[in-house]
Amino acid sequence: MKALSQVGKYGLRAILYLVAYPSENSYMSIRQISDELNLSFHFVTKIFRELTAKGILISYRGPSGGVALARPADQIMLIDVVKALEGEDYFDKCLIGLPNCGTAKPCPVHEFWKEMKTKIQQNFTETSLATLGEKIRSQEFRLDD
Amino acid sequence: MKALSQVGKYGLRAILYLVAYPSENSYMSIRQISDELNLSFHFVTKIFRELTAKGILISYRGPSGGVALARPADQIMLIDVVKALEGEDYFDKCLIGLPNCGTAKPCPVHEFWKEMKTKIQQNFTETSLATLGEKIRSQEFRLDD
DNA sequence: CATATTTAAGAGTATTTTATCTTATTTAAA
DNA sequence: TTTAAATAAGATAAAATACTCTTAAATATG
Ligand code: SF4
Ligand code: SF4
Repeated sequence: MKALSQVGKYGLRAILYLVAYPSENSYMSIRQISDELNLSFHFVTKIFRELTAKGILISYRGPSGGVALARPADQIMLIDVVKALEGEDYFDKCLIGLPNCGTAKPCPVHEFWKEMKTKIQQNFTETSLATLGEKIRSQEFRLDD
Repeated sequence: MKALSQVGKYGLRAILYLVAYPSENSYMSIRQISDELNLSFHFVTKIFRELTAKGILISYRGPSGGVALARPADQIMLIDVVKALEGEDYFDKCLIGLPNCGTAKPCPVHEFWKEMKTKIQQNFTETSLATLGEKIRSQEFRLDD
């Protein structure tokens, strides 16, 4: 079940690295992140530009520049990042993608699928980047191979 | 949350039409299905060839030929169709797609995501095409616009 | 047998996604 | 002020996906 595009996967991993290993009062370079996670520097840069444009990251150019969270990690929810990376309609799309889809006369899997989507949406809404970063720092979870 | 490719979506809708409106002891032409659901005839044909090769459908050429379920609808589970259309590893792939992924040292969303995947997999395993076809015939559910 | 109907097979095209590359701009520090 | 470090922007390339088209094979029926 491929729930995220490459942009979504890389973007999440990259921002989680940023969250997990924050440099006090300063910016972290994209180069460091992409090197650590073995991701394409240019691709991560492009993804991060989008997150910056959407107000999730801030960036600073020049030496000792880089990126940083625009808000404290406990105020950025997983759903914010996922929607920024995959589109605001991420939770609107549905299993068999009927035209004019809705609850009025739904497809035969609607009931179950809607329930799943709601659960996932709720979890993503409740989960902050701070929570995930903490998990990574605890050493019991990882972001790369 | 795009859980299925176009092949998966079209394939599911098409096979569900076949299930919902079965022609007694006979084949239904792909043309009828694609016309009714407003899908590309050629594309549906290609998708159905795969389902036939995988033993989910049987086909018959020539006048009054077409496709039919290879087994009774209550013996084909939703998971069979989804795996045939999206790949046997459908439920192995995971949220942020880590290399060498597993439960040993998982990513920070693993616990929740694994639970969701398991729920979905269970539901798909328990849901037969017969059940879904019945829903459609009840007129409360639809397959197209 | 001749013809029409239907799926099989696969080549071919278009579009989207993924990834790379080049150039410009900003900024710190030597 | 020069240089190096860093992101911004967007062009380009490669790969995957989505879709279309053509030809072949099978089969029923007149
Ligand atoms: S009816 Fe429900 S599950 Fe089906 S495609 Fe629409 S929103 Fe999705
Ligand atoms: S650790 Fe779990 S959730 Fe994360 S990528 Fe691997 S299988 Fe998926």
